[in-house]
Amino acid sequence: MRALKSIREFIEEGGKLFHPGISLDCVIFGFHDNQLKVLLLKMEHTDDWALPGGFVYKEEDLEAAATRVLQERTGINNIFLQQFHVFGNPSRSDREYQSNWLRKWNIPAGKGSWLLNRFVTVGFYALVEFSHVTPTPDNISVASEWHHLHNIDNLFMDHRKILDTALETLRWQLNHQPIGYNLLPDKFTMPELLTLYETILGKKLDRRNFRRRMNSYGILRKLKEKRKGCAHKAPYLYSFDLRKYQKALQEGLQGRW
Amino acid sequence: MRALKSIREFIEEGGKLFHPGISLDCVIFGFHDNQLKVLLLKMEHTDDWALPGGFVYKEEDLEAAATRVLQERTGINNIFLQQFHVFGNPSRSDREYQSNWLRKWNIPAGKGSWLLNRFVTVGFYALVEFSHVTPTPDNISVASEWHHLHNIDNLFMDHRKILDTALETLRWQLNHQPIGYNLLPDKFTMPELLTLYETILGKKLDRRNFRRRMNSYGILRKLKEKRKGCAHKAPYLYSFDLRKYQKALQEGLQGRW
DNA sequence: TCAAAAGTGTTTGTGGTACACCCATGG
DNA sequence: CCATGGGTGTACCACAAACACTTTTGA
Repeated sequence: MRALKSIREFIEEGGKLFHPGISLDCVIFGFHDNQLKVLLLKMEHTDDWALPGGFVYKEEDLEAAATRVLQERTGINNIFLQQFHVFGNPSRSDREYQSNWLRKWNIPAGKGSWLLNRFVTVGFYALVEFSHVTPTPDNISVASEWHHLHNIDNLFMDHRKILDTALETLRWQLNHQPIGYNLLPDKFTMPELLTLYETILGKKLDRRNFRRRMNSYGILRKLKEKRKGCAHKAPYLYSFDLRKYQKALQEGLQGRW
Repeated sequence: MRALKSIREFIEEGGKLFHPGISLDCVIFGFHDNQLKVLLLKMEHTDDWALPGGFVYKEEDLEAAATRVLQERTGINNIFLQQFHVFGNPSRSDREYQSNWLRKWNIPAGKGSWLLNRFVTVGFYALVEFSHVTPTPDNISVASEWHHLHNIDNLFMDHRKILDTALETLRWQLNHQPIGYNLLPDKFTMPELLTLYETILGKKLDRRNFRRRMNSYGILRKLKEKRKGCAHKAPYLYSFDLRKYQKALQEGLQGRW
């Protein structure tokens, strides 16, 4: 498996190197400033933004391809990553855009024609710790930035739908698996965890009942330190008990919010 | 979109007609004789059985392709059908088998070569009413039969894994969405519904608590008739309240077993 | 010293679990 | 008339929801 250096090489050689007809798109969630963020790539010559995506090499595992894309766009290796849906509508591809794009690069008709085909795309969603990410655009985009979840416009093709489906899946997961390890720093406070949940769910929760529920899962370790510097009473710091966290991930939590 | 009549045509023209690199496989669940069944196709010249599968036409929607395959293999139109996972391991394809198979049909190297490629397959699972199904083999298999879920051997390639994953998903769904409308006849008894649940979950449930729980969902209509002919006390018949059933399908049930 | 946020505790009601009991039917 | 399975009801306990109170901090 070789790296593709230039755009031109990507376009001209892609047809030989990639598994045909399939792409993948990643919805990368991060949490910062008490807000849920999504990593998006700015496309050239338009106001459109796109989800980080990519193709699968001919002998590459699908999940490995997603991991690779995530690594390239964020710099992070061990990422929580999960496929959630396949988008296989034939009209999802924007072939006019694609052919314009090829024209712009003066690619001979034959070479880049693989890009003109319809693609079935597999949607993945990832949870990452905001501060560990180095947003990096790919070779066909001009910028990579975090966007506030509720402030996203002009998404490319059907990426709006992919994003919405990912969010739905994330909310679903909240009821059945522990969430937080991948989104929060190593040490965090109970109110911060609460805010994370409230942000994902889009509604207020009772902080006291939330605390009890969280504790009952047995995946938290209360530390002796407190968060300093903030106004008002200093909250205790917590960390996840990774052994129990992993176990809960596999077995599921059961419960509802 | 045209029908492919013969195997030869399928092999020789498939490369032009189908979306490349993608296939789909269906796990079709039925319920009969108080047992959970899966529809399998017998392959030629081996003891192997395979999940009903197929390919996606170039301009065909993915879900539509799955619906089409289901229709062809069962004769049923309105089927509960849901994608549950993409299997994208490059080593999942059995290329030796495939090339032997091509040799057997004396297909010139070029024509059938699309079949020698790796395929990423999308797994769908379906719930069907057993008695409505007419098992029909496809043009590359010799028989189509229902198999008892716990009595399945010799599955082709990674179809064992696909089946297991489907069952896992079905059990998962049981906790969050109503099940039964697609698996049971229009009129059924509470003990029958109970047995269905027990079969899927693989464990015994308390019939009295089960009844209460089911009633609390509000998706059942108790009829005035009773099932006759069986020994012992005659049980009441029920049917699903479709409006409320559909609503519960969308909104989810919440709860655990 | 006061507002705002964090930590701890209490009450109440719903619903899950584990049962006991009666009813109907065929042998 | 009795074994077997179907239908109805109840006691108990856990847990979730709603809410009150105390503690700590910075301005």
